[in-house]
Parts: sequence; structure tokens; C-alpha cells
Amino acid sequence: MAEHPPFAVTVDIALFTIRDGGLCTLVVRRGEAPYRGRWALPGGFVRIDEDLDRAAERELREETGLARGFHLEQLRTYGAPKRDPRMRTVTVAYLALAPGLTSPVAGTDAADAEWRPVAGLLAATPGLAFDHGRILADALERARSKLEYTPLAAAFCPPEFTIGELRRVYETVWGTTLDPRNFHRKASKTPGFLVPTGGTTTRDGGRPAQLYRRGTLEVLNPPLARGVA
Amino acid sequence: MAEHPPFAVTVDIALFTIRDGGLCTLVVRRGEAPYRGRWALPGGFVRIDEDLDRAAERELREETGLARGFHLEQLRTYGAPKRDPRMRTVTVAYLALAPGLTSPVAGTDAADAEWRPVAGLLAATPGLAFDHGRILADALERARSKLEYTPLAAAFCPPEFTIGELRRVYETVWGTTLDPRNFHRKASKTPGFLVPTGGTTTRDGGRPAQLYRRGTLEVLNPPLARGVA
DNA sequence: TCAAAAGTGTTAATTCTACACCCATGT
DNA sequence: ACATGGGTGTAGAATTAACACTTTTGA
Repeated sequence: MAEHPPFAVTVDIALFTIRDGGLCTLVVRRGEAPYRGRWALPGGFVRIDEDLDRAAERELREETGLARGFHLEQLRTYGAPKRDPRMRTVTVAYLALAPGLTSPVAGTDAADAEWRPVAGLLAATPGLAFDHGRILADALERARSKLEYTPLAAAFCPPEFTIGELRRVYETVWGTTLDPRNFHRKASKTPGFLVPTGGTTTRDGGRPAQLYRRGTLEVLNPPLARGVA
Repeated sequence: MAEHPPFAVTVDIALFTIRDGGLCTLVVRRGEAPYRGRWALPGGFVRIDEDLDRAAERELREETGLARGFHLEQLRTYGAPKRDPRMRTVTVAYLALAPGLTSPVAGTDAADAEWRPVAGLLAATPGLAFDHGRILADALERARSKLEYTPLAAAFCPPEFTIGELRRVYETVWGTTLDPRNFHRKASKTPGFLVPTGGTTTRDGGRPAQLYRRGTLEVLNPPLARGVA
């Protein structure tokens, strides 16, 4: 049993951000067959001497110009035999989150990259190229559930943010509305979740709000979904 | 950019069960270099026309003789460039859970397969072959956290089980002790979690206990960790 | 009759939810 | 002065945690 059939290994990235109050994903328009003209998730081949995470970082940088400040984690791997009609590929999908003010596009490959609302991408027919619709749906589900029990929502915010901004992240991703007062209490009273920077801002209007940075807490227990309304 | 370096793709399986009140993993002793004589997770190459999940199922069947009744889910993918000194491999790791009474071993490859306590495997030096120690640790963490918010603990039990048996699964995997009375209330009152079969058993000693099957519930909210002591 | 595990009841402490209400700013 | 979001207080409902107590079996 020393057969080891050759596979091509790629990484694909579902990168989310919040723009105009909606959850958006970076997609690239395919210029070649198969799926020519359709939207696809950014991605590419893993190099022969490259770790998977490193490959995902590189692709993300190539497509967006982003070098830091984003969250990147492995989502899952997709390897149906016919997922790419050209050859036998396995793709390791990644979930990435970035703050909103990201300059849309900058990279080399990214000539046709655009931010698109997630809901539209998932509902459209025909959908994304390859199995990218499935990947995007899985990524969305992962993002939603990780917001519940990790401090990951801050990855959608600039380095310093207000509790109100953080709340709007949850509301956007979950598609719910939360009680601002209970959310404020919960967020500010959970030890290790947020670190006050001392600064304030009025960029959201109204009374000046305290600015915070992400704390060191890794897991929220109880989950943030509770006690928030 | 039509380079696509060839990779070998494998699946490796961290299969957990509970034996003698302890959490155990199925490991195989390596008969060849590299890592000759060391324990490794069971696994093998993905076939050229085979889906990843299918490959994992096949390997599991080959190593254990188990055909059904186990839980199997993708864990994550490991692809460090030097993880196998012989060639460039990427392995898609799976987490599997099986009931305790599994006949130890039966398959073809599985000549040297054994159930070993997880704690010992993780603590031993030298550890498992390749990056399997890491995979095992990640699998354990996944199993622990999935017990919190899914009805997955039942995968460690026979088709019909008592609430006490289910509680001992949680206690074993989490390494904690739970209040039997609160656990009973929480488990039996959570809608959709358990379905009474009508039968009873005294196999655990004491007063006869109701038998249950897994319900249809997919996600526990609140998590079972809460309200249980 | 006793030990062992199942199963029910009860209570105090905590947390959750839903609001009323005040605060500090820009317009 | 007023609209807008920030932030605190509080009270009833629900949940959690701790433990007393009864039930039903096998030995």
C-alpha cells in the first residue's frame, strides 16, 4: 500500500467585513473557464514548501493588501472528487474577519475583487463557482457561532472601538437587535473582555463614548448571547 | 499561474471511546520507519476518486470493523511542509466517537491496534508519531467542547442508555463530577434531547432506571454544562 | 435489612430581561 | 432646546447550585 495519488491543494478564503451596516464578503470574478464570469472566493495553490496557514495569509495579503489586523482561522477542508472539473483538488477553506474601513482592493490577483453582501451571494442563482457557495455558508455559520462564545466580534472593529460599535457587529452578524443597555453592562462587566483605553469619541453621535481595545479573554463563559436581551 | 505541486492527501482518525471509566483512543503501532515502533492514529491515503468523509469512513471500518453507530466529523487539516519526512503530505483529521462495548479490533490493517488512555498518550515521551500528538490534543479539545452544546455524549453510549450512564460520559470526558440529581432534571426536561423508550434496566445497580434514546435536538441552548452543578 | 443508584422537591443565590431614567455631546 | 446615542439603576422572572428526601431494586 504505497500508492499516493497526486492531489492539488488549494486554500480558499471567506473574508467577511461590515460595510454600510451589512455583512459583506470579498469575491473575485472568474476570468476563465470553468465558471467563467461567476464570483468565487479568493484563493490559490499551496506552495510545495508552505504551511497551510501561511498559504492562506499569503493569499489574503495578495488579494487585499492587508498585512495585519485581521483574524484568520481554518474553517474546514473540501475534497469531493469532482469539485474542480479540471483536476483532483482538495481545498482548505479559511474564515477571515477584517475591520470595515479596509480599502476595497489592492493586490495583484485582485483586479476583479469586490465586496458583496453575503445574503445576496448565497441567494443568487447561479451561485458562486465550484463549491464556494457551500464554503461561504459554512463560514457564515462558523462566524455566527464563534461570536457567541469568543471575543471575535472585535475583529470587525478598528483597533479602538466603542461598545455601541461592538454591539452593532453582533446585530449585523446575527441579524437580531440587542438591548443597548444590557449589552453595555454585559460587555463592560465581563472581566478580560474589553480594556478601556481612556479615550472617548463622538463619531457615533450623541454622548461621547468610551473607547476600548480587545482584552485577553479567549472564551466567553457564559456566552455573550446571554444576558444581552 | 498554472503550477499545482503534487501533494499526498491522507485522513487520520482520532477515535474515542470510554473503557473502564476512562477516555481511550484507538492507536496503531507503526511497523516501519519513520517513527517505527511508535503509536500513531489510524489513517491512510485518500483514493483518487473518493470524497474525504468517505475515505475517513472507510479507514474507520478497516481499522475497527465498525460499520455504523459511530459519530464521525472532520476536525481540521494539518499540512506543515515537513510533517512527513518521506513526502509532502496533507492530512485531513477526523474526530470519531464510539460506544464502549466495541470489540477492540478486527480489521485488516489493525493487527497492532489498541485502545489506550488518552491522558497517557498525550503525556508520554516520546509521543505519538508525526504530528499525531497535536491532532489528538485538538480532537480532545473539540470533543470536550462539543459535549457542552450538542447531544453528542450519546455517541459514547449504546443505542439505549440511562441518564446515569450519560452523566458518567460527561464526567469522564470533562474530568469533573456532576450532581446526579440536577443532571437528571436537566437531561430529562430539555425538550428533544432524550426520548424515553419505555424500557428500564438495573445494569447500573440500584433502583431500575428508565432507558432513553437520542432525541432529534441538534444544539443545546443553554449548553448542558449549565444547570447541572 | 442494607447499600446503591434513580428520581423528586425545595430553597437561596445568581443571572436574565425589560424597562425607567439620567448624561453629555452636536446641531 | 432637542435629538442622539452612552451609560446606570432596579425589579420581576427565570435559571442555577446545593442539598434533603423518597423510591426501587439486588445482595
